[in-house]
Amino acid sequence: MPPLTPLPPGLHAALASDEWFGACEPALQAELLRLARLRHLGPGESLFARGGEANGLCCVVAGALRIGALDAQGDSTLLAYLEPYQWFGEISLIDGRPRTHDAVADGPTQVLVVPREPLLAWLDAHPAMWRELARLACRKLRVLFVAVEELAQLPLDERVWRRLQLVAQGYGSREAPRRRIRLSQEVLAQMLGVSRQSINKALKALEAGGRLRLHYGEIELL
Amino acid sequence: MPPLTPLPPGLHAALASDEWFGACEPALQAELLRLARLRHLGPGESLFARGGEANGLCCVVAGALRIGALDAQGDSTLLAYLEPYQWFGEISLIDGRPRTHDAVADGPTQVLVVPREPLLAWLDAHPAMWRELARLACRKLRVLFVAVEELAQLPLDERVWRRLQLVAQGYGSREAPRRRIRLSQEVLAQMLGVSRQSINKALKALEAGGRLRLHYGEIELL
DNA sequence: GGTCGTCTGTCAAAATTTCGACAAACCCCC
DNA sequence: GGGGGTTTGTCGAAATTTTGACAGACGACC
Repeated sequence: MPPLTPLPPGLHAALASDEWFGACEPALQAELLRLARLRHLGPGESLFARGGEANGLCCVVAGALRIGALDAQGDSTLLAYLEPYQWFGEISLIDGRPRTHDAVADGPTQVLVVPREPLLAWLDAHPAMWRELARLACRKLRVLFVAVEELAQLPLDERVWRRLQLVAQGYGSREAPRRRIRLSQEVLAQMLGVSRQSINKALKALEAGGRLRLHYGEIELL
Repeated sequence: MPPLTPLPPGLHAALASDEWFGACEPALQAELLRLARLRHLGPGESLFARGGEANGLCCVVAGALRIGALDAQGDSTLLAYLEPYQWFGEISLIDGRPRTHDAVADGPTQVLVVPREPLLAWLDAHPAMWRELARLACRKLRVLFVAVEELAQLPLDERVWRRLQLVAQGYGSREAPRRRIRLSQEVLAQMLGVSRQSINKALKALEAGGRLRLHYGEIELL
């Protein structure tokens, strides 16, 4: 069963830049690529929604995804901003329960989707590979623990700084942090759950401290 | 190699009340019990510390543990309050990296410790069991995602309410929530990263709303 | 039964954050 | 080059939270 869309050449090398995928057993790497289908999303298009059924393991290969959710009041929270080549969706793969978040494309975006059923079947035949999935979940746990702690304790300036670094490093996915981040202050405010004005003040303070430089719709880390 | 201290009779049944352990493959359940050593901790004694080396998978069987950390200012954050029969420590088991938090006994406490090396060796021989460890990590991911979202968005009253319910349910470990929770308002404040006075006000509001009743050093959920 | 340490309830001032508003700057697209 | 929509910078009033303080309540221990 060939991919619906042929996978871009050189994809494997690019995917290996992710800390998780790069350290995976070659057999799993190969199988993920063999089963993967490339899905194209238009701006604002949804990949999956909170509460929806698990469709498989995913990886951003172009563009970006906003991971968030709408709360009871209809306000949207933003949990993460995923760029290439980050893998996600392992939670529903592992436990079979519904999606925890909404995933929406931010601009034209391409996502690799490894369908759940064939992947689970392959994992049944290669159970040692579950360890790699545990590793993926584990990495996220570490990031989340740090995030929870900082969210509760640090002053806002510092929370903003850490969160920017987190996005720059792709939440632990990238080795070398990105220098420039395309995020509006509005979106950053959603991620941290404070008002845009507070974010603006914090960013100004960080800029005055020489830790970053502000541009239009973009932040440059120094 | 017999346990240093004989394991209490009936322990297996009690452990099965935990959602994770109860749903584990019997082979893994048996092996965990076979490898486990019972460790006794006095009040305030540390089981492990942030940054320390992984010593194994653990489970509270009596008393309680405070899971937290000291930040740069020396203020302590409290992440969780673990009671029987909750399993933890799987992160360092899975990735071999240092402990993310401090674990300190709150009163006389007994903890089951399954040493890392023999457990890893057994897992090598039974790789399908990695799926169970992935399940454990996965459950924590779900709890944390919800916690992060609520921490950022909900008003304080609601955050307090949800956190109490989380503790009452053992963070998803217990099926039937506990009715009374022994937690001072001071500790609750540390968990949520706000002042004790704010917690007091929030609890009063919840009590006025008929959702709980306050006692000395204890909170009763209704 | 008394003492001590902890926990709770409450207060007012200080600091911080939100909210609503508005103008200027910027980019994209026609 | 000129809209039009988005993003940023900033303001003041309102609301909330923190801080520091103190008294009373409670439980443990002698």
